[in-house]
Parts: sequence; C-alpha cells; structure tokens
Amino acid sequence: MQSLQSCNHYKKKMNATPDTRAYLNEYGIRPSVQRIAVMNYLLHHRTHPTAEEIYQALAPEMPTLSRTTVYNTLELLVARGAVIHLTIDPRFSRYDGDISLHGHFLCDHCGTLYDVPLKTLPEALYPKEHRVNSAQLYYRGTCAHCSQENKQ
Amino acid sequence: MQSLQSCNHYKKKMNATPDTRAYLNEYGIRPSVQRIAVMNYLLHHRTHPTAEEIYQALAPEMPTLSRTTVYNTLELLVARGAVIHLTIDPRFSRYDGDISLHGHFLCDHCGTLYDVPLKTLPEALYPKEHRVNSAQLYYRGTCAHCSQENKQ
DNA sequence: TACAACTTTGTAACGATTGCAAAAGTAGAA
DNA sequence: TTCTACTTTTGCAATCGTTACAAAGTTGTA
Repeated sequence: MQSLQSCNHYKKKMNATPDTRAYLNEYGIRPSVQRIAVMNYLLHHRTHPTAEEIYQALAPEMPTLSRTTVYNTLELLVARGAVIHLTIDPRFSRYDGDISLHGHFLCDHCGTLYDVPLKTLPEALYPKEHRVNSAQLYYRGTCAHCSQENKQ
Repeated sequence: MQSLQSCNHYKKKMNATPDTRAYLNEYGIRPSVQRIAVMNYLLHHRTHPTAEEIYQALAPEMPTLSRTTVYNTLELLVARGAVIHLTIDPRFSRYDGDISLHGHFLCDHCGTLYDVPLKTLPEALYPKEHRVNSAQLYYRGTCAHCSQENKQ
C-alpha cells in the first residue's frame, strides 16, 4: 500500500488547510502528515474528543495511521501548548483544540462535555510560590438537557 | 483467621475515632469497619492519596481488606459527598477528605499534589442552565521546590 | 547517493479500575 | 437463639486506556 507521505492526492487535500500547517509551525512543531491531521481535527471539532475518537475519525482516510501515533502526537501538541489536555473525565483523557480561556462542564448523566465561558480566571487565586503552566476549571453535575428529562 | 468484624481489639481501636463513625452517619453511610477505616484515613491524611495508597496503608492492620472494597468504598463516599474525587492526575484518581472550598496544584516534575487556598469560586462563572454538583479548580506546573532545584 | 536524525508503526505489555459470584456479616422477626 | 432476607466484603478474572519498544519508514543535509 502506498504511504500517506508519498500520496499526492492526500497531500493536495491537506494543502487545503495551510492554516493548520502554519499553526503547528507557530508552536515549533514539524508538520508531518499525521500531526496536521490530528491538529486539523481538533481545530475543526470542538467536541473534546478522546484519542480513540480521533483515531477512529482519521483512520478511514489514513489506513496506515497507528493509535500510538495519535497518542504520541497528542502528547507533543499538549507539551508545546497547542492543545489542552482535559482530565475532568476519570475514564479517559480528552483533548481540546481551543486553548482560549474557558472552563468545562461534564454531565455525569449523558457524559457530554460542555464549554463554559469564563470572563477571567481570578489571578489572585493562583499559588504564587509555584510556576503555573496551566489552569483548568471543571464543573460536574447534570446538564440542562438531562435535567429536563428527569423532571416530570 | 479471625475476621475484622468480630475482632474486639480492632473494634476498640476503631471506637477511638467515634468522630469518623459520626461523620459517615451524617452522610447517610452505614459505618462498616472498612468504611470507617477508609474515611478515617482520608480525614487524617491530607496527601490526596490514590486508592492503591489507601489500600497499602490499611492492609497491614486489615489483612483481609480487599482492593475492591477500597474502590467500592471510595465510590460510595464520593457519591454521598463525603469525599472529593480529584481527576487532575491523568494517571490515576486521587481522593480528598477535605471537602471545604480549595483548589489543587499538581507539580508535573515531582508529582506532588498541593492544596491551593481559595477565597471564593466566582459564582458568576457557573453555567446557569446546568445543575452543578461539584466544581474543581486545577493548576499544573512546577512547584516551588522543583523550581528552586532547576534554577542554578 | 549516503548518512544521521526524526517519525511512524504494530505489537506486546502495563496497570488502574471494574465485573462478578461466592462468602461473610448484619438486622429484624419469630 | 435461629431463621431469613438483605447488605457488604472478598478474590479473581477481565477490561481497556495508555505506554514501551524496536523495526521500518521518512526527511534533511552534504
């Protein structure tokens, strides 16, 4: 089977999103086909996907893609600050391509993970003696949709 | 081997902490020997232990204790609101017997999990349309101790 | 082309957590 | 006390997200 790296059809398709390539460059990440695909997926799907979901979504178009590559890539993207690693769900890690300031709400009933708009994350609360790299605000409970269903 | 439930020596020892028994009652949890032991450990060790750490700590005094029981008990304690389930560390769940308002800081270098005092968690930021059961504020980075070491 | 460095891949292993059914313990009635 | 129903604990096996590792592939440079 022809490799993705040498497939002109695929290259052309990927070139349709030069923004993603540039985005990776901004974070000092060499834009391989696989890295572009993962980053591109995260930029265009704000569903806080798991590694497995990303793999399942990309695999049909990238038959040679490996789960390990998805895991490795996500680790790299998070380490360079291009992607946020969400740990609110104890069952598995989720990833967010939106690195702007916002919190998250996990519905314990249906498992949906919602964005929560935040104006500011109070600086005063930061632990001054430590060097902070990231901050996350997590809410858990029952979402509006599930609350409605269980009301009657 | 004599069971814990029928061991008078152990009962006497546990009776030395009637506060823990009362604490469980407050949360509607029937105070079995195992539940008292787990809750008692969390009330007296503010180290955010994992299930395994709790098991290892209790096992010497409770040779018949099962890991499954520790997991089951923690699940129950969290469900009733007596204990907080911390998901900041992607590797494993940690538990906190201190349910007062405070955040957490995980040092990515040494793995230590610190408490972060909070004055208030801004109400305005809550997602109004959802029913919120718990809120967690997580910080990650390098702690003061590790920052100092890597400075020179 | 040749070489070194980097990246991807597939498989095996790891390890935290859960499922499950048997055993043990508890509480209330008779 | 004894019976009975219910609750809890236990130990083992299984699950499954994630990681380790080495081989194969790719890229950049000379």
